[in-house]
Amino acid sequence: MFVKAEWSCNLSAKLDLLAAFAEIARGLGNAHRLDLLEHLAQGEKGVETLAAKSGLTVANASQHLQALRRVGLVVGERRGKQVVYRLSGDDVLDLVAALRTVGERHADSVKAVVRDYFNERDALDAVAFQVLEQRLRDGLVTLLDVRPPDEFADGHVPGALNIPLADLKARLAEIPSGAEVVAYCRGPWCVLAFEAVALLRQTGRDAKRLDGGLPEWRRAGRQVAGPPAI
Amino acid sequence: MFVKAEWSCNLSAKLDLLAAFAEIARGLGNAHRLDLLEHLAQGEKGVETLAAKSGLTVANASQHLQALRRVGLVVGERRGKQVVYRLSGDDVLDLVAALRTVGERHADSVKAVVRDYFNERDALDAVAFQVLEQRLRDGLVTLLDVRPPDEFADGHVPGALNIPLADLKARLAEIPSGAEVVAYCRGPWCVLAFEAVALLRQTGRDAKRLDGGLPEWRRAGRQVAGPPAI
DNA sequence: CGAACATTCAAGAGAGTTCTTGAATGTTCG
DNA sequence: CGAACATTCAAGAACTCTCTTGAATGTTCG
Repeated sequence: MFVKAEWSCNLSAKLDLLAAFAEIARGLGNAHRLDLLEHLAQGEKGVETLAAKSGLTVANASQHLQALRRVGLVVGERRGKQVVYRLSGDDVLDLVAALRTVGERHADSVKAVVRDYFNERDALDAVAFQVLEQRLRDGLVTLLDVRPPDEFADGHVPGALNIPLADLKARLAEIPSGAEVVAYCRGPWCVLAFEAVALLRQTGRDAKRLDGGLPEWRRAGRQVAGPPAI
Repeated sequence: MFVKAEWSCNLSAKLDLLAAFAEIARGLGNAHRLDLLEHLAQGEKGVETLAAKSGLTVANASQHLQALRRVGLVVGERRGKQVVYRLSGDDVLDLVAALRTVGERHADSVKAVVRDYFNERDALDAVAFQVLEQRLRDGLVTLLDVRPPDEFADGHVPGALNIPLADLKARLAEIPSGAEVVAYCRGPWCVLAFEAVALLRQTGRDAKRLDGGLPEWRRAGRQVAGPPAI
């Protein structure tokens, strides 16, 4: 079969444009950078904080942040001695969410990781925002924020109880017994909530993950308690 | 400032998961692959067709398609002698759309390309689907599909007139005079419609781009004429 | 000003990506 | 079966990405 070439027209304009979009995609094309974006989705942060939270050296985190800034996914602002980074807009959250949707639906590698590391039932058995709100109103549920206290302080779902995952074992007594527990953390794939649910179930509690973390809650236009608004 | 490391928990699970998503992002991270996705958004196609349409060698196109298939963005199916590829789902269109949104809003490089190659006014001055539908009903507008005939045959907006960009100069007489002309092609950034509008304006017509191509029209749940539905 | 601090720059080793070329595989048709 | 066809594989050159290390830059505070 012979097919005539059809790219007679302004090919370089098109390729330049697509190359610009491709550059943005490559900005997302690294696990550490996706991790940094998840942390930045909780709120703006300095380089050293981000490096510590994502387990990178400061120099390396700085380079990744500059890569993200170069393609416009984050913006950095000098504030005194520090440079504070934040997401450049809500559309970045939408982009990462779209990436996750495709990944969940299609990529075998994602399915394999979920199967290997998480209980597959836990992954599917997440509570939607609307359901949570209904049960919170009815007092049927304890909402647990398992992120570190600094992120909790920067903003959290109203009514949530903050017990970081690291302390959860020691502070089980603080969780009212009887009611169902719903845990959330940084996002739909943040491991903190997965592990919290696993631990709570081991101790005989009725625990579920919230389907989405604080950034998704905020993005859905819900009220956020605690911080000065962005 | 000293920040305690916080990644005590199941770090590798998280990084594996993020790496899987990053791999998908890298799948989008190449201009030729984005081009291939745009062509596939028009409808399923064989390797040789795609290679011709995007100006790649067959071997190279095959490799890019396999890269896309590896990360689950497209699926390929052997059909007799040919292997026919198609997008793996509508969420892929949503992902590319999200990428475009971020690019348009944030990336300087995108703005630079638009400024250099296109008339900035043309880029902004696009007609929304709803506006088009209203004017089509009122008979105030001629809708022009400037894609090659094979893609038109695979599906087009009902009522559109097909004049490929390459033939447009020679076939100007076929376009009813008086009415405004709205041109569309493969997507919001497909150059065909940009160039058609530029050409039509040079000849004194009142021409505008449609804000989105056939894939976006289809994705918005509108009726598509011509083909067997996907 | 000089010390302390937060971040960035620069260079280099190692790994991954992309394109080209030519050969190999799998499918159909005479 | 063998020829023709469509696609994929394999290998290599050029290029880009990532992480590490140590030095350089810019900012504040005493």
